[in-house]
Amino acid sequence: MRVLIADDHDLLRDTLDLWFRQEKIDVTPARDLPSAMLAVAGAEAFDLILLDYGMPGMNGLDGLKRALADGKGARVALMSGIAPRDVAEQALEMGAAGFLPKTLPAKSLVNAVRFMAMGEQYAPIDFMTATPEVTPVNPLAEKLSPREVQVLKGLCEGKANKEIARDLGIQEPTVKLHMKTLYRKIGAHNRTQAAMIAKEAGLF
Amino acid sequence: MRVLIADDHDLLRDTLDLWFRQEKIDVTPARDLPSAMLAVAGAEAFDLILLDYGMPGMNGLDGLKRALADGKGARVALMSGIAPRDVAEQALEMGAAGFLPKTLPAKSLVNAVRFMAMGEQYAPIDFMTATPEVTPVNPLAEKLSPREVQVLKGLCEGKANKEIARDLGIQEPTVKLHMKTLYRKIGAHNRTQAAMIAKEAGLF
DNA sequence: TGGCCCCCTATCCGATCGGATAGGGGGTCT
DNA sequence: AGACCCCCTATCCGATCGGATAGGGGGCCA
Repeated sequence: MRVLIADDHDLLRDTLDLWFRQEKIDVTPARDLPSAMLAVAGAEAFDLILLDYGMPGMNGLDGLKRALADGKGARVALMSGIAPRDVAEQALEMGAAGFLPKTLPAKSLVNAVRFMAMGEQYAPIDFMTATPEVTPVNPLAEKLSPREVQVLKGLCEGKANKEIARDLGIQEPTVKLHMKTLYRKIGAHNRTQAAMIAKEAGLF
Repeated sequence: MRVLIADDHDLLRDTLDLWFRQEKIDVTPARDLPSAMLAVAGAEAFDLILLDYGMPGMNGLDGLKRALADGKGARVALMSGIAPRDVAEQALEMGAAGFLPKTLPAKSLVNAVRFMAMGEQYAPIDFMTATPEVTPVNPLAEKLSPREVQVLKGLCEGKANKEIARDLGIQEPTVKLHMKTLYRKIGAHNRTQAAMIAKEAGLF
């Protein structure tokens, strides 16, 4: 089995290399997305490509998309130590073979790699079922600045601009500004539409 | 690898038996929980025990609990064609090795079994991330007159009073009147709250 | 027949909203 | 050092909303 590991953390890359070698898995390392794609282009197809979510060249899920497109049919999985749950979900929806938090024990990681190479989709249960209460980020919220999310939340509670301003400790004109910009970002024409869009997206 | 399959559907049991045999997995069948536990007690430890959620003797998750307690340390997974997501989550929290919907392709099922036997926890991503669509029935619409419901519907689509009036072929002041009365009826202070309440109630 | 409910229309007013415009301050990149 | 983004504040204006008030018309029922 041939696996490509792309991660800008040398230590992690070397550790995985070691583990996989013990498991008789052939490893090709890379330290960023461009060199990873070069390695893919310049060798016969890999069984699995492991991409670090945060390494140079990834630019969020764009890198995943490119790897899926140019991966010569190889299965592509995402690794991350910090990415929230919805990133994992999006990745899986986009066709990723799996999502590996870096909190995973090395042994489980090897198992997961074998599992994914068999054509299955992998994601750790506890990570995926973790309540998004702590990280309520979703595809919609990603386009908004933190402040705009707060304002949108107040809006969804039916508050007036003035109330929202008071609750956030800022002035009303500022709230109105955030409103205007977040309308544009989510494609709403008025506050009610904005609230419905947020609700529809499962936000709040 | 030794696996025990407990399911009261003969056809399914036989099918799994066949598949596992091809994969060089040793299968012991059972048609209900008591006989499954007998098989466990009367043989050396299994690598994995597959329990049907709906078979005789299970009594919901009690059967899982018993199997986990008396399974001689074997890993125990749940199978079901009908169980909702929360059952799967509970099972995993109780220490089940995994949850297998019967919609799973046989090949994936075999992979999952191997995966679980390696000590990992398995559940299909799409099944676990599917939102359990709860439909809280609404005593809300009953309190409103037909016209008010129509107006509320327009409101939920983010329309302005003027638009709603045009769509319904009435004048704007009338729409505003309906708005005011329906606010009172459903306990909203402004249109956004009204829209959220309607949405929350599952209307539209 | 009067009472009640729903539907419709209208005018007026203060509050709020939506948007434009014009600033200043801080942070992070290159 | 600029470029850029996010955050904050401010003023002005027209549009809209929320609500009060005052009507008219129809149907249903005791």
